Amino acid sequence: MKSQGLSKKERIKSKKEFQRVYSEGNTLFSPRNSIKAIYLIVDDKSNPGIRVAFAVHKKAGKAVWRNRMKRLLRETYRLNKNLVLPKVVDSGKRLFLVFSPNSLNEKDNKKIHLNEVMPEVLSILNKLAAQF
RNA sequence: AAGUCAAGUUGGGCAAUUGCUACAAAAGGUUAGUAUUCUUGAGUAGAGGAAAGUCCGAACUCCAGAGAACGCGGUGCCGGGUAACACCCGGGGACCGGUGACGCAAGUUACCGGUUACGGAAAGUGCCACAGAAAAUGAACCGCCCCGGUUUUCGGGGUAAGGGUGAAAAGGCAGGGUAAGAGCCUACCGCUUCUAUAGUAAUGUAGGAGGUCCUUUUAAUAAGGAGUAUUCGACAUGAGAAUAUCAGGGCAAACCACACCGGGAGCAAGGUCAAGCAGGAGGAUUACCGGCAUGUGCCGGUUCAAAAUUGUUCGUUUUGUAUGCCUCCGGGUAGACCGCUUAAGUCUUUCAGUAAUGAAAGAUUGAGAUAAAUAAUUGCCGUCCCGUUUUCGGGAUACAGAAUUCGGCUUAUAGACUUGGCAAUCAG
RNA sequence: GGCGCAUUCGUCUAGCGGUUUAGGACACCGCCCUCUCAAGGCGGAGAUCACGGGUUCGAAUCCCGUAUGCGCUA
Repeated sequence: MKSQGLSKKERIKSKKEFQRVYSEGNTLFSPRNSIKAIYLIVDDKSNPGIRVAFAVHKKAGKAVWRNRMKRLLRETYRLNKNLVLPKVVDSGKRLFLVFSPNSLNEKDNKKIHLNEVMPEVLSILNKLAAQF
């Protein structure tokens, strides 16, 4: 597996998995409340790993802005997933993870850049890594 | 060269690294195997003019349906284009603007440009607040005129020229006429209609006809009759009947009548395969003997199978479950696949047409995702702004993201380019 | 993705094209009542009828477009 890739198999795809994460998972917020992450840890020794998704609610902005937000979140996770992934695999568990913008929206932040999103996501990943 | 208006085109470029989606050469694992399946993956391709709003029109799919009508909805100057349209093109009318000419002026006319939901108000129904005498069965408040009483004033009648109200007041204006007035009469304009002509048509242009005549009444616009026109009737003619013979204000984005169009729902349409759960059918559940009982099971013995004990065998002990097991069936959930991108396609040339558009020939294949790819970072260049003014630094670079597919409309949009009109300024 | 509906004082709503720059209830403000509060009574303020065009003499109402909100649909 490539160290910086992010293929379809590492994504949450089905509606059932999403519903399980939203109903049973816990929520983490970034330092400036701009990003939130909902996560769920399950024992799965046969197939450990991380499954991730990026969701932006419709009131945050128009389609162009929502697409850009998801791409930035995905890019940040892709570059930094090795902070968490080896620990999760070693402990024999499976981690479901959904990233969403919390206070960010198109009205206040029309032109958003990667260096505004990166530190927020990094702090969330560090908090998660401390749990293994 | 700058300004403004209109029409059209375009919608930043190049490179590096790391990634994503689709197709996929090839390599490796699995295997009897170039089935299958898993891993890696060179290379190629990867948002728009509006992809948007979902406002119209279609293709396609399912449902309903002999056909037609009613109902409901839509469209509405004329002609053409189109698969179709509420779209497009051309023409006409109306309204608005600009320029020129004529004119003292109001205005008229020619050219250019723009806007236009622009059929019917004489089939019928309805509405027109307030004000005003009266808002439609054709009207008398003030005023004007006549008559009677009476001379402060009142009553009866005539009159739509003037005043006043209103968004809108009963064709306009001039002359004649009159007691005063009035299409009451006449000219011009308007309106209706006929003919000719241009045109496929809407419509334009030219010409004609239409505001009757007689009687009663002081006088008539009132009443009656005649003539004329149309329709019915009759048909060899004619008699006869009805309607009309210059208003009948506006509203149909009020109901409506007329002409034409439309069956309904929508790719989350619909189809194929199909775990699990539930349902139906069938089968197996060792064999034999004895007893009870006979729906079907239970008990005991021998045998059989599995497990435990033991190094192994014998032996011994336990178990042999029926709400469970196996096979098949139809419908079908999760899920997967098809629909899904070669089509009213795109580009070029020629021809036909004022144009929209059509025809022919040649070339070409340019996204196909599904919690949903088309990205991130950096460098250089282009455009714009600010500071500094060789240079350089900083910032900005619109509107906006495919979701079955097309044709339109509407809305959003920084900048750049092309063509034409207008105005008449600056420089040479 | 597709289909449908709505928008009127701070909130919930009524409203024949005209006497309506819009009525009512709750909430708000002032006064009365009460020892005080509540309840009750009287009075007041508060709406560019979501926005932009059009039809009409006249539009919250009819028509068209835009914006926002909501519902249905596997």
